[in-house]
Amino acid sequence: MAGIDRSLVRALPLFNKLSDSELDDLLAQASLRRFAVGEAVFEQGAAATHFFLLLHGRLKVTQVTADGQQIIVRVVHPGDIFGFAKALQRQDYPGTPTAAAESVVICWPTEVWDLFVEKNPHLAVNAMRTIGERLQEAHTRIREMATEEVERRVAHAVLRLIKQAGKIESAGIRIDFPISRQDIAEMTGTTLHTVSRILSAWETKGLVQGGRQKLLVRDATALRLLAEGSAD
Amino acid sequence: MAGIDRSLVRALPLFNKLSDSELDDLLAQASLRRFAVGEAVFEQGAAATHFFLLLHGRLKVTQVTADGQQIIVRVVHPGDIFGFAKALQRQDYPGTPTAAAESVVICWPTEVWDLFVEKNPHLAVNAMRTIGERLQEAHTRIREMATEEVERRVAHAVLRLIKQAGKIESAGIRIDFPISRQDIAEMTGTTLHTVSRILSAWETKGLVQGGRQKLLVRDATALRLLAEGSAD
DNA sequence: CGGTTGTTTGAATCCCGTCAACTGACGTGG
DNA sequence: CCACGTCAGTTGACGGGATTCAAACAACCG
Repeated sequence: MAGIDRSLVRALPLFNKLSDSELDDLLAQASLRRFAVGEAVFEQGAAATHFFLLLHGRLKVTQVTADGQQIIVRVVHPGDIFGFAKALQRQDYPGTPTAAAESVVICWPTEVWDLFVEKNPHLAVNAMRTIGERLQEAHTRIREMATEEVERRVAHAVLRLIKQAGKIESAGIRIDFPISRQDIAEMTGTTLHTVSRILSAWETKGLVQGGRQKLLVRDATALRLLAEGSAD
Repeated sequence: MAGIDRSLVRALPLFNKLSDSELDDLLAQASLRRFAVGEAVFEQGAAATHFFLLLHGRLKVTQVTADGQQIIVRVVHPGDIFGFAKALQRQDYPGTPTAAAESVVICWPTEVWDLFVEKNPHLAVNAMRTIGERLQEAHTRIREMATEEVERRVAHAVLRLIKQAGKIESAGIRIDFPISRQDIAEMTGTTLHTVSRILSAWETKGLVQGGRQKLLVRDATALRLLAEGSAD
């Protein structure tokens, strides 16, 4: 392991209170791994031996039910830490993160988490906030699934995606990684057929522009109106 | 404030690593409050000034949507801490905890959370685990709402309730606080009408026994089968 | 004993999932 | 470079589970 260059992570808010030498200490414990599209970083239910930071790419975290149905729990974006089950006193990973695009990940053994935290309490606070945000996100999704009809849920999901992974283009905002109708269906608790119908309808209304594993939002404001459920 | 007696909380796992004097120090900062049925401990969106521990009773945590629909995010049971938004770096409370039964709550100002944690790192670890569990619970619910039909979701909700608030009686396991069909509907993302129909059907099959704000599970095993979605 | 709150049940409606068939894009190998 | 298999997406028809609308009933409370 030739050591990970500090510059790769220096800009991350997670580390902005660390000195260069402290950061180097942490990186000395870490290793870098690369994942091709479709590869999993780890498997749901496996023993939690490492925790991770996504440097580059995009991961879809899925859970499968006993009867084989799959849902996407969340999407991991560059700069996010994930798989820190041990910090939550869990022995195994709750989901499976799969590379939606070519991805690069930093891995630390779970044993160094304590050191990780001790070196800089700021990291612990940060981790706490991260989990808090995720919990709130989860509650938001529960509320949406409970009270909103499919079209609004899809609208919310798409808005969330362009917020977290939106790349501005001349024609609108593009979701900056390959995403299928099936993926959106698994994020919103519906079927790819229904998602396809909805996106087609939006396309004829000029709200979005689709494509194979592609989605471009042309009118985010109108989408937002739809999501907030104002009159149709 | 006459001081809170140590014996009230001594048995809680949360505090089992604290010495009597440390515990007394913490309790000296706290105050005790009592809530009648229907009263709210705090309101969704209000500034987070305190965090809490439920000593006795039962709280339903609700969130309301912009258009006035309500869902029950979770139920707080005796011994649970809640409202520690500040620990997650949040300025306001995400939901409203309402007393479903006469309840007694210990309150600490948020400022003492740091002291709280510093006194015993074990508390921080414990809090982390608690949040981790809640996050996992939330994901489980999302998965259920996404993939399961209503009857199974209701079955899961009822099973969760008897696990967390079940009192064994000769005829079966009773949910030990007043809970309405409406409540169950808000926990499962459906309507009270549908819940009523489902519970009626279960009653004729001998699985449960209903009543006004009451529910007794007579055959938990059969319910579990239903929830796991084995043949119908 | 009215009024309020919670529950039950029926009938009509409709959203959405399922089933099914087809189209188009991509890439790989001959 | 074209043929073919695979994968992603589209679209229609149909059925059913769940919501909605509506009305009556039962339990609790002051």
